[in-house]
Formats: sequence, structure tokens, C-alpha cells
Amino acid sequence: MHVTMREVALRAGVSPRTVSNVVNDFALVAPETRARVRQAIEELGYRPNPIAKSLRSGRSGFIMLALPELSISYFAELSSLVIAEARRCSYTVIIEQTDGDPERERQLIERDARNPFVDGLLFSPLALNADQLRASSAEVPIVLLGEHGAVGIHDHVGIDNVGAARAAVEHLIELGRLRIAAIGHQDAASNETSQFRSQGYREALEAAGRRVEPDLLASAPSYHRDDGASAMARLLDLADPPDAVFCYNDLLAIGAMRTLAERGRSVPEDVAVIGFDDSEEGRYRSPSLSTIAPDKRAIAAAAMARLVGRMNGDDSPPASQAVPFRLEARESTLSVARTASF
Amino acid sequence: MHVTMREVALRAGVSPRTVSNVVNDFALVAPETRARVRQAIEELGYRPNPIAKSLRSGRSGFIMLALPELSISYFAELSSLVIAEARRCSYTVIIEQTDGDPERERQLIERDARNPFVDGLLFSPLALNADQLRASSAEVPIVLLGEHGAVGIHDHVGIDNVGAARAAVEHLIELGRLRIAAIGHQDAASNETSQFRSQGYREALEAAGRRVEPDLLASAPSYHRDDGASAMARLLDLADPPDAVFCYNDLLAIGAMRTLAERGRSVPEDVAVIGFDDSEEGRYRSPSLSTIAPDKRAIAAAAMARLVGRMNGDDSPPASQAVPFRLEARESTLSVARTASF
DNA sequence: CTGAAAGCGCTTACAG
DNA sequence: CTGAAAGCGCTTACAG
Repeated sequence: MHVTMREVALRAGVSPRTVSNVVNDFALVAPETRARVRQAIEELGYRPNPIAKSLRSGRSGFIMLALPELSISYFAELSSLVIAEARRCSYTVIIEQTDGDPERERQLIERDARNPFVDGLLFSPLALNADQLRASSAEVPIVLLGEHGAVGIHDHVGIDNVGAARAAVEHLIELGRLRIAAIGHQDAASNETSQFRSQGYREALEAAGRRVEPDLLASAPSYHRDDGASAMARLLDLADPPDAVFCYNDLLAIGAMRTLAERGRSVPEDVAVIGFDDSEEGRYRSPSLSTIAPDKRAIAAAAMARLVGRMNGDDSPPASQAVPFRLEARESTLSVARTASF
Repeated sequence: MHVTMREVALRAGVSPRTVSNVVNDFALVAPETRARVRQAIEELGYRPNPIAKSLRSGRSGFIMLALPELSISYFAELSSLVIAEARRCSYTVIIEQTDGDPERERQLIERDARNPFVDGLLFSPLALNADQLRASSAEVPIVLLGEHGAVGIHDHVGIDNVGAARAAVEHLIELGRLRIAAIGHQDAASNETSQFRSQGYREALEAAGRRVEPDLLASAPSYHRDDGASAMARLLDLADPPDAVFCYNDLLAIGAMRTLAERGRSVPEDVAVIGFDDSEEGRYRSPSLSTIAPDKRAIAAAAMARLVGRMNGDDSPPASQAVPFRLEARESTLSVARTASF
């Protein structure tokens, strides 16, 4: 159906081998041979068939980015950066959504990670824990995104979740808040991110000599806006409601703020709110949302660099790379006056 | 490197042909032959190589979704739906971001649409106009997303942009607003979406016997939050500022609302704001954002259905499919009291 | 119902 | 510097 390399070779009066050499900028092809081949390519409108190339070379030029959901803004923003970074490295990105479904996540490391169509896998697991991740029989390199306990088996790139959560809660403590709640806890031993953030929350409170009150640790089935809204509603219904809340992501925080607005509580006066992720959305709310800002660009860059290294044969032991984060204190925890320069 | 079909055939004592038949659920394979083959597959842990399959069959099972930017929430939400829908149709999605760059968009219809790796292309163009789109020498089916003038050459699925824009502005007129501005106009003849929305804006004003004031038609270089914020600032600096504004997408509206908050104007009392896209983000703001809500699920479903049809050989003439939209009147145009039931 | 054989369009040791 | 040839792992008319 297509013009083939053979036809180009025929027209240029050379062998396919030489055409291949020219197309791939290989070896020392005699300048005039190269010119002849180039012209034949031009005239025939030849385009190499990447599938045939993949079959022979064993590399497709595709990487898979697997994440819970693209409609969660953190993942959308991260994907955008990963795709741009991959492009820079001459890779094309296949996106897979797991919806945090354990079955789909298992398929990823068992099936997709052995699919010759993908040269590497960037995976942000939600449901699988360290042991399950460890069991992977992957044939392609995998770099995990986010923090996980799967140390020593796969590479991973992420921020220090415990430390970041601690920083968020310390910020609320420094502001003089007395009853600090958290939204986003999940019991399932599987979601390690939630575990780490809860741990940071506890550590910060304990370091300040505070009691951790189970009532104030609100769980959320998933990390969408409506989960935050209903969790906040439950917290407000407590006999002694919180005056500050640390949400495990920005969407939860935004849902919480919506509930606060509906109930006529003002932020930050009545309740200070801090999120996690530094989504664009939070930056533009009124009041703007204080948050933990992972360096997403650095995550995308480091993850791609690691993956590219692996795909090129680097077989050093799996490593964890911690990427920096910042605390972005904005209007939802500070008084409006203090950030008037926004 | 992998277990091959040939090895399975050897072990099962059949020819590769038969293994292929079993793997693809083809033809009438004798039950016991099938069982033998199945067992050999099991024992050897055989997995068909999809690249080899693609090379022979000419189909990869991949479609490409090309859009301006994943960090624009409308596209993130739409992508999420497209990926889910594609999965249902047994296709995997490759995502490409164009950043609205004409060169990249041209590459898409000239290079990617001839790449055997993709079976079909779902494309949301931003920079190319009808004529440029028409010039495509695609070898795979293309379905355009959004409304475009490229009627008759490619399929497309979208909402009636002119009608939707008109509905948004009529809504503001009905609320008694007198100076209605618009944010998002673009001069470049290329971005047809902007043209259509400006046209709807004008039509609504003219139908109500109003003058269209050039000062009130604010342009935006792109459709991000900060573009909306600065456009709103310019409008407020007018000698006679608007009391309502129709933004060409939700992000612009959210930027505009941020500026209004900073300048101490209340929404909707001082200025009513309506957006376009119905992003989750707008729904959760306070005040919640009135908007035009395209049926995104229907867009994703219709576009995939069309594309799948084409990939399966449907060669009926290119068609335009209009998907319904709703006007979502929320707090940013109505008084808060009226939507207390939120 | 199943086999032998060709071929999808490339790449790559092996020669020269 | 370039050619002839094998082969990546499948599918698919062609036979039987």
C-alpha cells in the first residue's frame, strides 16, 4: 500500500541496505550515493514504516503513562509535562487510565509491561502495594511515580510525602490553629500515598505535643471534589468542629471550601484550608488555596530521564529519587491582606 | 526473546496456522486441537506479539488523540472520556499535544495521519483553518472535534458554537444586563472556534436591538486563566465598564472572576459572568460558574463511533454531527438565593 | 478442519 | 562503502 524501501532502492540503483543506512543516518555512505537515495525518497514520497522497524529492532518509540484518572487535575498537569518531555526525548506517549482499579493496575505490570509495543512504563499506582508491585514480571523498564514502599525493586520518582504532609500541618500549627483536621485518609493498606500523608499529619501534631483525635481524621473514598465536600460537611457536624483542615489533595480542598462557603463559614477566618498538589485551579480560586507544591516539572523530567536511561540499557540498582516541594502559603490560610500582592 | 507462535505450534503438534486460529478465535478449530493448543500456550506462557500482528494485518489497535493541551481542563475531561470510550472499543489511545502550534498541527495531518502505527485520528485543531484541513493527505480516518468549517472533507463532531454562544449572551440579556462584554476573541482567521463564538455574541446582541461595542469585545491570546484575568482587568479599566461578561471558555471566566475579586467587585451583583465548557472546576467555585455545557460524553461516544465505523471501512460521505448542549445557569449569573439548593 | 509457504517492511551480521 | 540474505513474529490466500 505504501512506497517501500525496496522500491526506493530500485529507483536509486542501490540495495535496501543502503537506503536503510541513509534513512537512519548510519555509517559512512558515499555523499553522492546518499544524494541519489535522498532524491529517490523525495520523488517517491517514501516514508519508513515504523511498525516494520519496531518488529526488527525491538523498539517501538512508545512509552506508556498509566495513571488513575486524567480528570484529576494533578494528573492532567503532570501528563502534559510528561508528554512534552517525552517528545523532547523522541518518545510518544500512550495513556492508560486505571481508575485506581486493582485489576487494571495488575494488568499493567503483568500484561502491558510485557507488550512489545511499549518500550517503557511510567506508572502511578493507586491500588497496588509494595508487595504486589514487587511481584511484577515486567520485561520493560518501569518507573513509579509518587512515593511508594516498593523500594529496591523499581525505580521511583516522587516527593517526600511524609515530610510534605508534616510541613503542611506545621504551617497550620504555626498560624495558631488549635483543632486541625485532615481529609483524605484511606484505610485500605493498599494506597500508600494516603498512609504517608496521614503519617505526616500525625507526626506534626505529636511533635507539637498535640493529641491526634480520630474524629478529625476524615476519610475519603477517592480524591475528587465531592469527596472533599462531604468530608468537610461531616467535620462541621462534629460537636467541636475544626478550625483548620489539611486536605490530601487540592481537589479535596476545593470541595471542602465549597462546603464551607455553603455553610457560611469564611476561609481562612473560621477555617484555614491547605491542599496538596499546587493545581492551577487552586491558585485562581478566591480565596486562593494554600498548598504543597511538588515540582512537577522536575518529576516529569527525572522520571523520563530515568526511564530513558533504563531503556538504553542502564542496569544499575533501582533507585528512589526525591524531588523538591515547596509550601505555597496563600489566602486560604493567611489573611487576605498579606497576599494582596497576588 | 519471547515465546513464539512457532514454538507453541511445535509443542502442540500443529502448524502455526492453527495456533493463529485459536488465538484469534477463528474458524472451526476441532475442540480437542483447540484444547491442545490452549494448553501449550498456557505451559509456555505464550503471548502474541502485537507488533508482528500489526505488520501483517495493517492495523495497530491504536488511535491518536491530538489536542491543544491536556492542562486545559476541558481537554483533560474530554480525553478522560475518550480514553474510556476507546477502551470499550478495544482501542488504545496515543495522546499528542499541539499547543495550538500550526506547524505541529500540520505535521499531524501530514505525518501522523499516514503513520501505520495509528489506525485513526481524533483531532481537535486550533490553528488550522478549513482550507488547510482540507489539504490533508491522510491515509487513516480523521474525525475532527469541535466545530469547524471543514465541512465535506472530514467527519466532525461538536456542538453548535454559534448557537451556544448566542444562548449564553441571551441569558445575560434576559437577566437585564446592559453592557455585555465578551472575552476570548481572536483575530487570526485560523481559530474558527473563536470566530463562531464572537458571531454568536454579535447575533444575540443584534437580535436584541443592541449595538456591538468594539471596546467590549476583549481578545485573548490563548484560553488560560491568566488571559481571562488580564482581559477582565482591561475591561474594568474602561470608562464605562461592563456589567456582564461572556467568556469563551471556563478558564477565561475563572481568570476574570479572580480579577473581579481582587478589584472588590462582586459576582454576579456588579458583574455577571458566564463561561463555556462546563468544567468541574467552575461547578465548585464560589460563586459557582454559569456556563454552556456541551455533552462531553456524547462527543466522546459519537466521535469514537464515527472513527470506528471509518476504520472498519465505512466510506459514506463525511458528515457533521451536532451534539446537544445545555445552558447551566449558576450563581455567577443568578443571585445566590436562587441556587441555594446546590 | 489443518498444513506449507509466502510475505508484511524493515534491520543487521556476514562478506567483500 | 555496499550487497545478498536471513529473519523479526505474525497472517492469509492456496491447497487439500
